[in-house]
Amino acid sequence: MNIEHDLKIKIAEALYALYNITISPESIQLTETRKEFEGDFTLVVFPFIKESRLSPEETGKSIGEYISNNFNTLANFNVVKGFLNLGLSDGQWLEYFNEVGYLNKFILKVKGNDSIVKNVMVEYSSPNTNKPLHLGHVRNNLLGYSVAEILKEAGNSVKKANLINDRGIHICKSMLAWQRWGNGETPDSSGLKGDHLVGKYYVKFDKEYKKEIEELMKNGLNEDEAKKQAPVIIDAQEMLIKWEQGDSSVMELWKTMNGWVYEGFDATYKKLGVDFDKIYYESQTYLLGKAIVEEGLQKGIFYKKEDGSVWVDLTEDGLDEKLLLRGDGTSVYITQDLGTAALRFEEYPNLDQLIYVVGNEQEYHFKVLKLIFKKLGKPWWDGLYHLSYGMVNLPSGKMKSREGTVVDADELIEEMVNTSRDTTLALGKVEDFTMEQAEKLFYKLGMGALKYYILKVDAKKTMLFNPAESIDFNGNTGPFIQYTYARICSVIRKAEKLDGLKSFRQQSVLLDRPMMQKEKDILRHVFQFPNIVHGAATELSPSIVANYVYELAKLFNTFYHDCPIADAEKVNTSLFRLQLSNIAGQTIKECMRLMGIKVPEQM
RNA sequence: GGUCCCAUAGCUCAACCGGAUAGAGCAUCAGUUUUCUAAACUGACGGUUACAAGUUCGAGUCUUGUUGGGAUCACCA
Repeated sequence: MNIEHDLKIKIAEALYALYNITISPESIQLTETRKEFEGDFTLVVFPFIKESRLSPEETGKSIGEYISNNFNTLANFNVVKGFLNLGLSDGQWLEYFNEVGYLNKFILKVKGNDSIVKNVMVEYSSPNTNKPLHLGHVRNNLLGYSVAEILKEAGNSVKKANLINDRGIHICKSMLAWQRWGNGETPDSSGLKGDHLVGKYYVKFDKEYKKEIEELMKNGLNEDEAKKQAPVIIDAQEMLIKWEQGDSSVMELWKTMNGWVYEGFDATYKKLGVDFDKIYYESQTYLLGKAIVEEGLQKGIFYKKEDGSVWVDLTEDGLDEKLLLRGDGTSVYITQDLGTAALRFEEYPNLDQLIYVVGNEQEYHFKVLKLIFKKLGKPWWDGLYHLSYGMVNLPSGKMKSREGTVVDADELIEEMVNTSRDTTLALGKVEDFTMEQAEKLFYKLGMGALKYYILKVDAKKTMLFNPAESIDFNGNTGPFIQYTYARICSVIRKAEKLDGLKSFRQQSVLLDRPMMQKEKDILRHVFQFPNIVHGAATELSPSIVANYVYELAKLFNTFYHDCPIADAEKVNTSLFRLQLSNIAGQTIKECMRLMGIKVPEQM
């Protein structure tokens, strides 16, 4: 069942019969006809005029005539300049429609003839355990989750992975600060969420560190020297060495504080509705990274400097020299990435692609990572893919944790739910709800607004978030689409109480009148769904799904406004419109699910 | 400085591998309710797609240059 594909096959046949042009149906450019012209699909004929040796108009006309004469799918066609607009017959539309609507078989798998099932791992979230999640992480989490779901929908086998960055100098910083200035404070004693408590000490460290640098600079040191010689940073470095040596008191502190953070993260993940099939901890993989470094040294691909630090020279490839291991033997950021990647391909030998959902500020890092594996001769090096997304900026510019301008994830979620509660109560939508039902709804709507707001923007692009203006609930928003779904449910609920319409799902529809444009618009759009999922999976882009489902919701609302559904003048019309509403609703629900957004049946 | 990315309506974003008269939402203004949910619908206003050349049937999209903004090139992660 693929209308476009069927039509493309016919066009290909026409091109061959008329002009002896051999072209695969997939490579034919077919678009939905713009509303200002008559027709359903449009073929741009310019690419064929060289072979046809006719004007664009005449070429279009011939192709149209050929299809019209040889197949019974076309109701009409017209040519405007170089554009051939093809109108499918109502009978053809209904045939497709009954296949989908009547059988109610709407789990539209998108497996095309050419698609091969791939084994994919999507790594996303990947937080540091020294501070709570902020808006940037939210974008990461939503993107990663959605991309994974879209890939699954397109028929791939997908594993979601999270790599917890639980060790390193930054973790030692918050540990040191807590040890020194914490007075034994715990989440219980302070009432702070664990990740926020630890984050507080990370900030504290930075403050003290800055103070010391200032002192040293007053005493005549330059900035670089001061940064290296500040006692507090030296202590943190010592702590890192102790950690790598497995010092028991350091390990104990580390375990305790990370435990607090995990509790906090779990709560946030739960609220965001994201999940993982596999969790990696950097503390368990960084040693593998050291082994890779050793391997590279043996192979002569890496080299050691006098101070013991290990480097790789990538200048031939247009990059720089890159540090892989510090002089004191401790590992850096990329060390563990080397280890984790290798581990994953060992654990999952059939893995075709490893997608890293990581911000575009790390493009250089992933270029280096991939290149190193290529040099090491790992056969899977080309399967590494950096899904690089843009930053979330504030009107004042970049979010900076040190300057306290970050938008905290937990606070943001809470605000969204609060706004949703206020709006919904003001509209009087939940008068027949229990308290519990109402709270569930507020949460669904608040998160729907947030998720849609973030996912509708092309992942690659930098986006702007203005905390002063709360995220909208009207117009091109999550709640608008959720509302459309709730409306559909409401109509269906009412219709199912009527004798003649009760079993509309089980009835095949014979329409005894021409299909109306607004009905056809919805059908046409719904049938795009497989293409949309396929495209979104190829591009790894949830925004394609977001734009699509918004358009569908708009089409439905116009239709809903103009056409009576359950109480149309004829039963046949009601049956048809109910089924139409039903598949539109299911499509909306499925799209929203791909973005991790829940849809309410009443709001 | 080297490398890379971005620039579309007052604001936030679209534009399906180069296709028809560049579309939505917000904001502003004017309408729509005895009829299935007005978080909706209809209309108006709003553009030299940063600028300048080039490529061709055709450019927001591709090439080059200019201007403006961002990222990155750490013994940070």
